[in-house]
Amino acid sequence: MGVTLKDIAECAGVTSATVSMVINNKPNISDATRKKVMKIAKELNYYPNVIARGLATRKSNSIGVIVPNLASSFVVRILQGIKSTNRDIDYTVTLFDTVGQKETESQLFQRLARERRIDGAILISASVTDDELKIFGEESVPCIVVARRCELLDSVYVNNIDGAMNATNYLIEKGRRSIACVTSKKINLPTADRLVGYKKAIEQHGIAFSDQLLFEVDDDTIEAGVQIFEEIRKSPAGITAVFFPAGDMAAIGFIKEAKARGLVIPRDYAVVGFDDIPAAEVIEPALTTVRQPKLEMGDYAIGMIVDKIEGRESGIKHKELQTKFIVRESA
Amino acid sequence: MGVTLKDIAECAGVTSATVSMVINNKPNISDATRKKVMKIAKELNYYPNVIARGLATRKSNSIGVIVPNLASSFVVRILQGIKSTNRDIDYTVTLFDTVGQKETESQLFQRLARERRIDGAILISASVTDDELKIFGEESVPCIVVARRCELLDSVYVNNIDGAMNATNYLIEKGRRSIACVTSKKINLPTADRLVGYKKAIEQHGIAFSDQLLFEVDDDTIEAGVQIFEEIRKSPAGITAVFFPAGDMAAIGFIKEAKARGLVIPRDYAVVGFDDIPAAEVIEPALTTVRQPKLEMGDYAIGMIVDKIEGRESGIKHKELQTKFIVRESA
DNA sequence: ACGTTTCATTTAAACGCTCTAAAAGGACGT
DNA sequence: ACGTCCTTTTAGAGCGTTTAAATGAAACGT
Repeated sequence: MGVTLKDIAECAGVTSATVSMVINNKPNISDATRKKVMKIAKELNYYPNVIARGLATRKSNSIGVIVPNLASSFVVRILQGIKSTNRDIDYTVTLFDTVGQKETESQLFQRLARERRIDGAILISASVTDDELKIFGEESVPCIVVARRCELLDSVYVNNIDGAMNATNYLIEKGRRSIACVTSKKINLPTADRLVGYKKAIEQHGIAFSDQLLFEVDDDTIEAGVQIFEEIRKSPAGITAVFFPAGDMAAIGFIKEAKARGLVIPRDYAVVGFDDIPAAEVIEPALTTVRQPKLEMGDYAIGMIVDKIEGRESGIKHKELQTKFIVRESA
Repeated sequence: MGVTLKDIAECAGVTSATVSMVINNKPNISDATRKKVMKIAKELNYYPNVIARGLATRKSNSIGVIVPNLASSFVVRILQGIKSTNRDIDYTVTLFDTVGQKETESQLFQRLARERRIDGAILISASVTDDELKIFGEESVPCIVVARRCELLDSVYVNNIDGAMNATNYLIEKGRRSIACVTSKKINLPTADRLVGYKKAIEQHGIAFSDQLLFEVDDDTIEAGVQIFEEIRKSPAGITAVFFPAGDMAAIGFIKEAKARGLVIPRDYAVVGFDDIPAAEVIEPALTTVRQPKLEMGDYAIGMIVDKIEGRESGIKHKELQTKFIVRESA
């Protein structure tokens, strides 16, 4: 079918080993043959067969990106960061999601690694458990975890405690004392950290934490935010501000419902979200929120995994990034 | 490193050819050996090396998804459709974008095909030109294009003419006569089709088309929508409705600006977008728009490409889907 | 009993590349 | 002419599969 090394070799009157060395820019090749071979390769329009190469080098030159669910704009943005840095790198990015699959993330990873499908993986998930992560560590293929801090594996994540503290402090500075905190029922480490940051902030200001201030949403959707409004409204705690570690979508739902009930944001409730999704700019009043540096996370992740694959790094490395507090109109 | 066919073969006292046939469920294997081999494969925890297999079968078992830019939510949604159908299929999805790259889509495709990296490709792009597409057709690897109708290759697309007609008809039925149409400066086939549909609709209702009704936005962003507001405001055509074939983001920008200037939507301007992105529900008033069945497009695309790769389809196939007009509050 | 089928297994080549150890050349000094 | 050293090239094995063709064994019909 295609042109092979052998074809070029015959044409140039050398052996295919020589051609291989030329193509791969190996040393100890005379200038004369190098030029001749290159010329013929170009003439014949040669492209190396990456599969054959992979078999010989025991590499797939492919990095797996494993995500629980592609529907999340957070995940997609990180993916974008990965791709945009990936440009200069000769690794292919293969995408896997586990929603609706029979395999868990770790099973999937194990299979991909053993089938030699990938040289390394990036797992984008805030909600992997430590038990799951343990399995990742057992494979000989490296993996880096994005969006969750973790001890066992390399990771890229954001300081959620500080992010939540900044947000909460801001609300307090604006004179709000009774600040609700809305987390998610499927709680994960980042959200738990945000809750810690929130508590720390209010307690530092001498405000007592109480369970009355804590609310839980099913997930980070507009509908969930709409629903939680009623609960917060009825609360006896005299709430004047709402912080949404659960995410921006819920915060947006809350704002929508508050407006529909004739309330004014931020006069009646100051609201702060988490993530800074595109819709945060669209809602009115525009949502004040904690931005996660998603592109940057993807950027670091791909860099780290390539270093790991190519043996430039051996120990477990962690990269902690900072959030950025984005002040808009809702608080 | 890993367990190979040979290891199993030795263990079971047969040749690796036999093991291969068992693993691949080939006929003409006695039940006894089949069972024995399977048992040992499980015991040794065998996973086939897909690269070696690929070399032997001349297949990569991978489908390339080529997108100009991952930043578009439209593209991502189609990708999601691809992935969710991809579950049951033993093809890996490899992602390529061309933004900021030295290669055009067709050059990239050519290289991927010749390097044997992919067995087939899905190109998600509304703006590929016919010239570009020609090159895709020259390769022996099949490709299906999504989001643009095209004669040369298999394609999955939406009837943009009808979609735009529905939207325009609705505005006319609501009593609006002077309807602006906002297209994009980087015009592509789908947008051109939408313009055709718009014209058809107004002319069918006896409204004369005039260039005064036509506006152009730099691209589909909030800022561009904000900018175009001024132009439309100043227009002498007495515009009472605005249709945005360019996309929802521009429409949202327009609404935001109109509200900021103290106007009321839809009283002063009825506005209709195109795409139905998530933010369309967030803006207030919620955006009436033409929904494209993105998941479905991805779904068809992956099905078609697999059929093509496996030789179940030979001719050029097209799948035209219908848009859905989503009535919300902005019109 | 003998040729013919049928079924199960093996042999051996092929896929297209990489890479190491060894061979071949060339230049040089003696 | 010969050995030595250095550079360039080659031979050939190896990567882990698949697959067509060959072999062997059992079963069958006559």
